[in-house]
Amino acid sequence: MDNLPVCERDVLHEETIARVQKALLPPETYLDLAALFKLLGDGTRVKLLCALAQHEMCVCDLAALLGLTKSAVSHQLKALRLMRLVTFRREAQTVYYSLSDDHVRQLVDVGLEHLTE
Amino acid sequence: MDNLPVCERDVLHEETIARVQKALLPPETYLDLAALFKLLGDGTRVKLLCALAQHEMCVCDLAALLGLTKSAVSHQLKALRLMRLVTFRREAQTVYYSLSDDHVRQLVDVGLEHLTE
DNA sequence: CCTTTAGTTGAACAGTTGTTCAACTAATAA
DNA sequence: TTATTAGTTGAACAACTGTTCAACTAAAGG
Repeated sequence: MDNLPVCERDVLHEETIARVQKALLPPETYLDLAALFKLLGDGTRVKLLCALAQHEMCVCDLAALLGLTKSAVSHQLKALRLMRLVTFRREAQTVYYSLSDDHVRQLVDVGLEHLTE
Repeated sequence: MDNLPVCERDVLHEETIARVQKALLPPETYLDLAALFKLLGDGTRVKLLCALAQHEMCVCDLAALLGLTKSAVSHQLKALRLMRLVTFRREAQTVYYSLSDDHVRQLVDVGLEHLTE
């Protein structure tokens, strides 16, 4: 980043840039936001979340429902767990997953609204 | 997909699976949803969208604000345009971008809520 | 006409990501 | 103990993605 990666000559609207700059949140916040949305940005994970929005399910159920291996499902559930989108409870050998809170449902609702408008 | 990618022996909760199966939307809907969230799942694009949520801006402004080349910004704006998240208007040589509607703001709000709960 | 500036576009390359496979742990039952 | 089933995990590999670079178009001014 030695040569300027910005506009070569002049910034067009310095006042706007300064105003927006001040309104922006800390950079890491956007990375956190992006990491959250990235989890929803995959067909398998969206299906998993929407399935769990209907009912708690075990890994085996989810694998059967989506036509995936248990391994693939478990990998994705782990990612969703780390972002606190899903929780689980163990009952004997079976692990039941469910949505952590209502945020996923809200995000999906707004997303669907955008798609169908 | 010749050998079953599902649970080898038995499905644990057939009734739950059947019930959730019925409640699920068509598969392409989840792919569309994932494609939408995928656009929000990148630090650069989230910043672009949050900047545009404050004020309409031209490509040069956005590049200066985020420390990126105009090319990189333009590529990302095109992706956002294709998903109808942003629109633009041309004024002489300058192209001003802005949010298409309020859905991005809603999604970001819910996302932030999840992160800070 | 030619020059300049804003923006777009396609190819290429590095970095990331999702699935598979094999090996593993946890819990139950014989 | 051994066997069985549910689930997890790390490595590997193919597929995908974001940026850069160079070449391009669009509009304005001389």
